[in-house]
Amino acid sequence: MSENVLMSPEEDPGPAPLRRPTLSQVAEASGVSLKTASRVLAGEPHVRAQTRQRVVLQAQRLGYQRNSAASLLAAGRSVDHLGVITGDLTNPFYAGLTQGVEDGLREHGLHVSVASSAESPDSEWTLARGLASQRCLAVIVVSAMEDHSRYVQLQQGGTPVVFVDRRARGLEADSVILDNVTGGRAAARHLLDHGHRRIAYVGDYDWLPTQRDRVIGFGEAMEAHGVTDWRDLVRSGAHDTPGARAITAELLSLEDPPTALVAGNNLSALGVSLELAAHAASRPTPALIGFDDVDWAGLVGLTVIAHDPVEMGRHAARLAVKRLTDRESPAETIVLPVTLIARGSGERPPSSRPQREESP
Amino acid sequence: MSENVLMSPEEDPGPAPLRRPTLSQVAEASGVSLKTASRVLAGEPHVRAQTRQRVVLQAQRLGYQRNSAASLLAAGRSVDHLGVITGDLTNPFYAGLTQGVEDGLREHGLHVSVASSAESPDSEWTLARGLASQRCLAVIVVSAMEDHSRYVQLQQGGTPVVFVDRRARGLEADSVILDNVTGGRAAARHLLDHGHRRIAYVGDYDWLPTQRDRVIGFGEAMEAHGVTDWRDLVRSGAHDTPGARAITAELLSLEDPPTALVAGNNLSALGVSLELAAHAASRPTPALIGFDDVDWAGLVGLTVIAHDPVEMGRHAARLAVKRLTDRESPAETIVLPVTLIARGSGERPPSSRPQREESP
DNA sequence: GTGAAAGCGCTAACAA
DNA sequence: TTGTTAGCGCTTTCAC
Repeated sequence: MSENVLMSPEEDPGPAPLRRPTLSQVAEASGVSLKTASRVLAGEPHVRAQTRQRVVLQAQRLGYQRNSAASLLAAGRSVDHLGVITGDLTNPFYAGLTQGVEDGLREHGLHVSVASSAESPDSEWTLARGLASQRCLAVIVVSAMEDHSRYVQLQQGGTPVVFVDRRARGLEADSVILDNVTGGRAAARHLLDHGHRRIAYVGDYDWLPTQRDRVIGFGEAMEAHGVTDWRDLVRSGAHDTPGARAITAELLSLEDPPTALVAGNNLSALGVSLELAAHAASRPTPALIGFDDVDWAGLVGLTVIAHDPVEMGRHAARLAVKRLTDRESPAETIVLPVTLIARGSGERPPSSRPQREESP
Repeated sequence: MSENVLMSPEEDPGPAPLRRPTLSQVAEASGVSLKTASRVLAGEPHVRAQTRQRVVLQAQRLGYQRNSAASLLAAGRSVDHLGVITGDLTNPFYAGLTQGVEDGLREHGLHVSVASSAESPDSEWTLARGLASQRCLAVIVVSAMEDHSRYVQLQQGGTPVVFVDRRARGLEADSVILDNVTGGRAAARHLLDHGHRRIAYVGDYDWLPTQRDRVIGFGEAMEAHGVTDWRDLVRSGAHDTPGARAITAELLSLEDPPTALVAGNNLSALGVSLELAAHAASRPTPALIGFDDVDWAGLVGLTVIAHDPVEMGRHAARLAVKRLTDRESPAETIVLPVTLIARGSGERPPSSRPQREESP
């Protein structure tokens, strides 16, 4: 494990191991006792202005930085961070989740340390271990792994793990997930009810449990309505906007293209929308239902399967905090509801004409 | 300062001060030495499986949690977090910024601890002090204060502060900001070039330097084109979508309404767009330029003054890291460029007809 | 594979 | 207002 700071690689550490200056060095340099220096640099009162100034000056000169670990230890407090691992805060879903965790932790005086895995199981594991190894009381993770049995290592080391959005598999651990099956079913039903039969599903990565569950619900509803060849129009791998766009283009170019689409997540909803907009001039616009209530949904009239990422984060925080004091009770799984919000795009009938009347 | 954890308020601490179990207690309970327990719970090798199991069991039974502060201290490492204070991660701009900071810090083995001020100077200060008082090596803040002289306290305590998006005022400190004046000027010019004269500015809070600078640039361009009454159409206070919507409605109801609008930030761009869409049926759609390159801009053809929040975060991280080793050099201010991206909404001429031909 | 001793750098009590 | 003395709970030698 590397010293966490800051010697440029080209610069030789030199003879002196270049330890950071300590409080006692500052104290010595300023000709005061350790305690006085401590008082000054901890912002405590009861120090003569003159003395204070002298200490501040020396601290600056030496480039002093408080060793927070020592400070916390001596003060009898513990580190008060929980780690949150998501794909990338650039995705509003993850950002909302993280905000929710922070909200939920604040009342307990706990803080959140963020880390992005970029959906790589390897980075995720590195981050999780790094967070757990010291630094964090618990880890909350949107996992990119299919199996979570390795996480038992963290649990054994005394670090509780809470899985969000994607439930724990191969491990006894708390989870907060969405009711994805119901969501998929609701989307399909809604479109079926509006007369569609050829409904495509533009899905996320195949290995994602969220993706799988949504497709399961989707399929159930299709079968229930007597549509048996629904699998032909199910696609996966669209985790981002360009990916979804490409898949949509492929679907629209089919001989018998879908009259409706379901987008598997927030980013793919944008990709599908973009592609539909590009095609709007030349053909009837298919109906569309997205997952996640994106902020622009109201603007373009996007019907969505909505849920509340912030709320999800709050739940995760709650579970994590609970687990901090109670390691015994069995793992809990919270399933959050989803709601269909109709805004127009999901109510277009199969024969729908393009939005803009530019067709011949 | 409160013990940071977790006795439900109703539960009496009881006679025993209820200190968390320590490693030596676990060791004793499992009949091994302190060191062996340490090895097990730190995941080190060289422990017989049987012994390991015994320790893990006792740790679980006692509800042991590692004291990370002690662990870090003994290992000679320091806490490796920088604090990032923004308004709220729910705002994609702040989320992007935070992601950028994380990116920039990763290569240094540093981590980010997030905190949301909800744009309240009081919360911000509480958070900043909490972060700095121990826990964090430096603080990166999108400040909701007009004056930052209080932050000198953190600096003196050895915690560098970097200001992002809103530059340090009343304090010598590093800052990363956008070229807001140029941005405002570019927006106005672009609209003027497309024949507009009555251009409204739907701005953020009045006290925000970003807001002020954007309006300054905006005004300069207007004056340069001989429009002197531009102030009549400048509004402020639209920090969120509903606020922007209300202001837009007010502007559109004017006797001589604007033929073009500039939205002061990402959220207000959405608000303005929503209101324009609602009015599209009844009157010509004004031109619109937004600040911030929102993800849905491509979908609705929104012309924007773009910049890169992630990049901004990276710069902030760089400055903070630099300041960790070099407290001496003068404060630095990085001004990041903005770019106008034309997508249609900003190129509508003053006489533009509504998008959807539903008018009588 | 396991253990004993010696601190890590700081703050809390107390004393002066 | 300032200084002295003990640790905080853990990891690190180095011995066994």
